[in-house]
Amino acid sequence: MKPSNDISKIFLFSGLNENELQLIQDFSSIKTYSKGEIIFFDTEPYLGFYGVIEGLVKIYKISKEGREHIIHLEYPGCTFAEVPMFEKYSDSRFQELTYPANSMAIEENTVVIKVPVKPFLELTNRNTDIYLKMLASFAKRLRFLNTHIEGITLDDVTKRLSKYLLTEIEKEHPNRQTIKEKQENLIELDISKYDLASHLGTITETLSRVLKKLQSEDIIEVHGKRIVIKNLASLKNYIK
Amino acid sequence: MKPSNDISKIFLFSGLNENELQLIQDFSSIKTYSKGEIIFFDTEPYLGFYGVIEGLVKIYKISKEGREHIIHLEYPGCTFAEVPMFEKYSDSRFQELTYPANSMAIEENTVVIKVPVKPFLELTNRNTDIYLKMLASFAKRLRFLNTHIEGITLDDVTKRLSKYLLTEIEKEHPNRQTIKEKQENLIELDISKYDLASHLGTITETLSRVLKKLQSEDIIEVHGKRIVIKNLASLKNYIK
DNA sequence: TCCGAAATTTGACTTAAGTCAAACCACCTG
DNA sequence: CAGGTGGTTTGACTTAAGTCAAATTTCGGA
Repeated sequence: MKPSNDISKIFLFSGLNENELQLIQDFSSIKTYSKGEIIFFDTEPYLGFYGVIEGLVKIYKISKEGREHIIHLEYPGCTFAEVPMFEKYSDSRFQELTYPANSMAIEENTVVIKVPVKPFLELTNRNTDIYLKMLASFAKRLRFLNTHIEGITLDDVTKRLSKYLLTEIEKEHPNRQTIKEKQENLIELDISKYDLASHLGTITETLSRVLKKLQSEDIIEVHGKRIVIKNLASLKNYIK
Repeated sequence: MKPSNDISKIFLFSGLNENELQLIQDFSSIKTYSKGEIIFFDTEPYLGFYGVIEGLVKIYKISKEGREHIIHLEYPGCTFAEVPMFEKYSDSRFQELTYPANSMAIEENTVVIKVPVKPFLELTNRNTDIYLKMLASFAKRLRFLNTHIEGITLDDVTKRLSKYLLTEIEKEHPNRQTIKEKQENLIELDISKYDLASHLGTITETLSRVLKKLQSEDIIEVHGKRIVIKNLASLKNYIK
């Protein structure tokens, strides 16, 4: 299996020409990570931002007691760890910048490009397309985090899981008219149940229990990572 | 008390000239809100972003049961509700945009400018200073939300409060060398205890109890909104 | 195919913090 | 100054979900 190095897939770079893409590739580094391999820790000095070419990356925090919370997941086409690039612009006190969170590959053969800041900013200086694309990415993530915070502070775990499952169904059906309430919808989780629980702000035991509850109510049917939504209307009732 | 309408205080506008500032003021509206007055709800269609000229604004979510969570607070100089401005750039499915959260003035005479998107984007089209300032603001808020999520998912309430108090001390002493561990530091809360609890992801009863606990350990002394930090080292121990 | 390790489920128990209600305090207005 | 209202504190009780441990299942490699 030959790792991909096609960086044109990355949204941020989608408006750049072949020459610019080649330049970025020249001063950047593309690396393949195994499942479970750390990309960076939040204690490390900031060197550059990343883009996902293949695979899946979790952005997470760890507590002193070893508890974990996954803040967001990044898919192919997405960039992450861009925040520090712009922090010196607003912070009058210069201090060494660090990554905002930890980052780990959660799929085998996760291919990631690491883009050092300085040459990138020089190459894209005054490039409003890049700025707007970054603003769009930041806006999207801010909206997501807003919703995420709402969930973990104001929803119980059943509601959080139900919202997650409904979002997954929508991903499979971008056009809402193809979702039928009366028919079964199949979801194949693309992350482990451990990671799902971590992302939902809970632990595997609780996730297991809530899945079982929904199954006992004949709303869903769980087969490992495959979840059949048998009663969409009832699931929707849990998010009201 | 004559309300201020000096929009040059707003960081985003700080690089604009007098003519541009006047143009913005002409197509925008400046309004004074009373304490407790709603600026917008998250169900409303998006019309424009806001800047705080005077006062204090909370950005919050409400649950069906009436519970509230304050996601962030906005002070004079800050802008908020900019996110939807950039969402159409990344979202291929057009749908009506809404505000990402609710917004309320939490000080009397809160003066706010509401900037409609379209004329603003036309005026600042290709203005890389504006883009970079917005990127800086977004970056700052993303860093803040990362930390905020870490707190509410991985810290107990005592740790959250301790971190908050320490942050407040740092605000009073931007230069860290002026903070003395052996001397008393005084904090004057600029928000109600209800809002502080809501922001810390808890309720007033719990906040009260944790404040009392820290007081019983002689770490702090509480006089309404004035909190004397008597033992900074012990307070720091709670955040390790 | 089988075995071992890791992931997940299940059960029992505990706990941080939320709910509810009442008492108390602070502030503002007449 | 007094009274009323809203904010806050306190006490008793409850609960959602976390901790811990063991049982079961799944998955990957030999």
